[in-house]
Amino acid sequence: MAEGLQPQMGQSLLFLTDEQLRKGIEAMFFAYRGFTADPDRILAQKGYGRAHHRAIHFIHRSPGTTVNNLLSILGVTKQSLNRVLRTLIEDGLVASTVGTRDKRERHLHLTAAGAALERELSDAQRDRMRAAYRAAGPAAVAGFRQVLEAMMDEESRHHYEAMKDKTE
Amino acid sequence: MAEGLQPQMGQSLLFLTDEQLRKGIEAMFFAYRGFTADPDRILAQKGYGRAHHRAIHFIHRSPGTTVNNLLSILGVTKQSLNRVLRTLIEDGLVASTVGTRDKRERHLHLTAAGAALERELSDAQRDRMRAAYRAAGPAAVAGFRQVLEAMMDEESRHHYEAMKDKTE
DNA sequence: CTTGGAATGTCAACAAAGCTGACGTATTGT
DNA sequence: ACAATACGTCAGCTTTGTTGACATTCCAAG
Repeated sequence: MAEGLQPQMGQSLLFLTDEQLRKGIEAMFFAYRGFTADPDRILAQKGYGRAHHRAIHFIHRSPGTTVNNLLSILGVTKQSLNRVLRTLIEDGLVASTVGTRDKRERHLHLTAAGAALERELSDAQRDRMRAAYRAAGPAAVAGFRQVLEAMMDEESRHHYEAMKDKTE
Repeated sequence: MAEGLQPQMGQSLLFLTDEQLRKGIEAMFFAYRGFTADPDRILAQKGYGRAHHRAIHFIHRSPGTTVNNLLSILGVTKQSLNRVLRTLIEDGLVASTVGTRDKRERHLHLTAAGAALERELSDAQRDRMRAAYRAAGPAAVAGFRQVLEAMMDEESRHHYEAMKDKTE
């Protein structure tokens, strides 16, 4: 149906048809489910949810980060994050220490147990990612990252880039 | 740190390092937020949520689909879907008609109002997708789709492929 | 120095949307 | 006749988001 309707556009723009875009939208929907499926299973066993995973991931990524910083990365309200954080602290997976320079702040770290869970979750997620990357090949992976980066909000991209820099 | 640690692997496998995989994971997280941001804003104004969007999208995609089919595509329980579906039917966005061949089934269609909302939502989502596609280029888009497809669960891929076939 | 406002984090209560389990009804097919 | 299927619904629970109120801490203006 799309073919022939827009004869004025060159072959190079065919990837921008509504039909192609719709497929991309559905691919995002289905792929995101796969993306979260493995960690979700592990988390459910231990009585945690996706929100706990996100907190653990970014605390691992930025040890000593403050609640406020985590808030802006995760894009939720502090009350929502606090509930998750409280259970992680009670369960001994996360350590919260009063800031030295500014005593209002709390610095967050993973404990040994927290690091172990982080490892378990990210191993599972990476396994699937690795399989997908391997199946698609390096060129496809480069394109994958390019499109995802272009899809982010300005603020998300800012956080994403900032974390990229940490290890490059 | 990753450099030099695995000197036995060829240049071609560097994209499979844990660091590269972690970046891919974070890219998925941030990009998915952007992916849902625009429809979410529209939905919130009208008192709907993401669940309503998903139902509307797939009813639009497969007009006349049954509740059971929608259930297996969305991967939720019928109670959860029913809550959403009921409000959409009450609000006159979705029409539910008794099946002709099998009277137990209900065939779901968008009404004119439902189609209008679908258009509004998918226009917003497609705009962002189009901008990302245009910025990344056709080769990147092909890679993007390849990686996403490889990331899906078997069942999701099945649904995805089935819908792809409808217009190809 | 004090005091008032801004920033950080915590507690309480509520809403959206997922889940399980049980049950009723209509319809189909064996 | 009867078991299975498709759908709808009630009740109740969980996760994770929200807003509002409040305590603590810091800083800067008076």
